[in-house]
Amino acid sequence: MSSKPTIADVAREAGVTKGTVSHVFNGHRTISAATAKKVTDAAAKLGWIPNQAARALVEKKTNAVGIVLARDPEVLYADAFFPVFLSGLELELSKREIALVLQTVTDREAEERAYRSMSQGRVDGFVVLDMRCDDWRVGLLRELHMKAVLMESGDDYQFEDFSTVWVDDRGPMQEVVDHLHELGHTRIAHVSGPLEYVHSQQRAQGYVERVGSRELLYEGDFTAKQGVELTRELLALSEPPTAIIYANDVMAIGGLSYAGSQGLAIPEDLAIVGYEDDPISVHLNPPMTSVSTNAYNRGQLAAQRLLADIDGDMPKAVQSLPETIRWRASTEGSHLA
Amino acid sequence: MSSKPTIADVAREAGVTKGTVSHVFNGHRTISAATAKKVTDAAAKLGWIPNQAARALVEKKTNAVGIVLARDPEVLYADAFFPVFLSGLELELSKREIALVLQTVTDREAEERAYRSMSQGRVDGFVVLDMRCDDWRVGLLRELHMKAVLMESGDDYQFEDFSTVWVDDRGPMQEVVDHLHELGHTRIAHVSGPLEYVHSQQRAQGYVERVGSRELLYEGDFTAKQGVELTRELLALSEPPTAIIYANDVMAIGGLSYAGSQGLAIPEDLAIVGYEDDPISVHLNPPMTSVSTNAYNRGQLAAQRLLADIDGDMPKAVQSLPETIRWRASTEGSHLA
DNA sequence: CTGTTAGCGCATTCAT
DNA sequence: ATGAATGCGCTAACAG
Repeated sequence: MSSKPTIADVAREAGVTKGTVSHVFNGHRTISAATAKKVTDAAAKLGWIPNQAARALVEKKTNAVGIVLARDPEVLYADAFFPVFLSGLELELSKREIALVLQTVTDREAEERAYRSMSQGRVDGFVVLDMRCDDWRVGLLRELHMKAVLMESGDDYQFEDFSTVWVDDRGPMQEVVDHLHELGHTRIAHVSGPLEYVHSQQRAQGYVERVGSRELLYEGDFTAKQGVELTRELLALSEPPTAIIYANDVMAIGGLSYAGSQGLAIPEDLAIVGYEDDPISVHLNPPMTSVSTNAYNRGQLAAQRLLADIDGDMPKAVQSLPETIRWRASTEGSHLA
Repeated sequence: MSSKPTIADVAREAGVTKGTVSHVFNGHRTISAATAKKVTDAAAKLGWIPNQAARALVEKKTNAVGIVLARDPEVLYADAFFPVFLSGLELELSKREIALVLQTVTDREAEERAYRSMSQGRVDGFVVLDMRCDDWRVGLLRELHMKAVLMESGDDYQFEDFSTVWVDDRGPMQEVVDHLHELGHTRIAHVSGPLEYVHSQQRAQGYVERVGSRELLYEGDFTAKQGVELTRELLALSEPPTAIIYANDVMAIGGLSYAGSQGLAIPEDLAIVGYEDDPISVHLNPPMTSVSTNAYNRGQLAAQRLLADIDGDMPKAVQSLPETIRWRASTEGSHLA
């Protein structure tokens, strides 16, 4: 009993039954002050805390929420989005002492297994990132009868049975292109994220709608390496672009770095726009224009929505703070302006 | 049964007993190929996965490891260390499909409660960050009979009963000071992290040992805001420093930014050194000297050690890759050199 | 090789 | 206001 006291030990110590101890700890019925004190004293003396597994088994409630991560962790955590999103999420979870369960998977099979096993006694709901069109996970979550909040781009993807936290990626991208046009740019390229993701898709779509062509749309993978590589390819074209919009800051910084190494001046020879607005972008050389996506706010909203759903609320679509374009020196004063 | 099939449903479907199903799924005894197939088919048909809570209750094993986070999430995730550390950790955990349970707490009481409750049926062991001298958590982990790996600075803090992953913070700090001395600096300041942490303590100690005084040792809190504020105070001294070493890149970037806003040239008027070597530091203006702490490697080692301990290995102290100083333009060409 | 049974630690019916 | 008994879903010890 020195190691792992159970409710029975506490009951014995307090001279009551297990049922009484249980009720003292979750107030599901009225207890006399005297016995309540005996019980809490006994529990404190033994250092007893209800076993989470036993409680989850009988209550069907874990007080934890989960995220299944299907991207390479090195790529995921290098991007400004995920860490900042997590910190917003954790802030809200900490208010109610809810745990966050993270599981990284390496293939589709493991991903499904992770959702299934976490849904069985490990978490009460999921935050789902990197949505795809007709995402198979939606059907799976339905089958598992799990609560979930889906992080969406645009208001096209809404569901009756799941909450979403969505943001408009298309409009801001159009604004970026418009402003670059105003600056005189006519060859504007876009290095996107993987187009299987809705958010990458939406950004690319906004770009294509304004540019009128997919010629300079290059699909990247959010890594700095691809940022460099695709920038190299773009600059090697017979008619290279005079401006490049990247789908995240990591690729943009790769591109900026490569362009500099080739002797190009930013923004005179090449204008550069990032996405995410990593707090550090303002300190780059030159300070980099980037689209702020309010990842922190989205994390908070996701947690609030998911916890509300778990508490029995009806699912609901919530719009996060709109994205904001931070114009900085990497685009201003372009050669054509 | 459409919603949450149990082992009994699978047993019925396969025409065997629950015990057999159980054994098919964790290979604790030999099963004929025929019944094994019947069972796996039935499980697949019903979409059944063993309930984690029930399993944790009887096996006393959760296949999860935990981290209790006592710092403000916004500060923690803004720093390059934690996200990169997590990605190294997750890489190793994903190989064995182990989940990571994160719980953020706001005060000491909640912190202890988190360790206690997670230790009871939620995780098999802990990764412990931000160690302090005579850290009370060591005693608590002992009382809870939990496996844990402690992230330490220096080899002074080793334990018989807990594994540690340690790195030398003092030596590299001394090297930094020595090099700045060689460049001609005589007024060298250090903006540290909270000195309650051993890692901050060790860095500060290495600094003080070489500088010979605590006069220019200013205690920060790892936030950009403090980086700015303490830099302001330092530069306002009658004899301001000509070089500042910061305990993380976030504060260093704040300082670099503030110095620039005051019209100081880096490194001519002020040399700047960061700590962590955020991948982005090389792209700053000017590129910033920083000490790489190999957070990714430490995450991997922590996971490997903890999983080994959980599997029954004896606790062991492991040294991570040594820190490396990346000298860049924010220190070279100083005015006194 | 497979069936049967007894808990794991807790919350929650019934009782009283 | 409290005690006693049942079962959550699973594993493992005991049978055969």
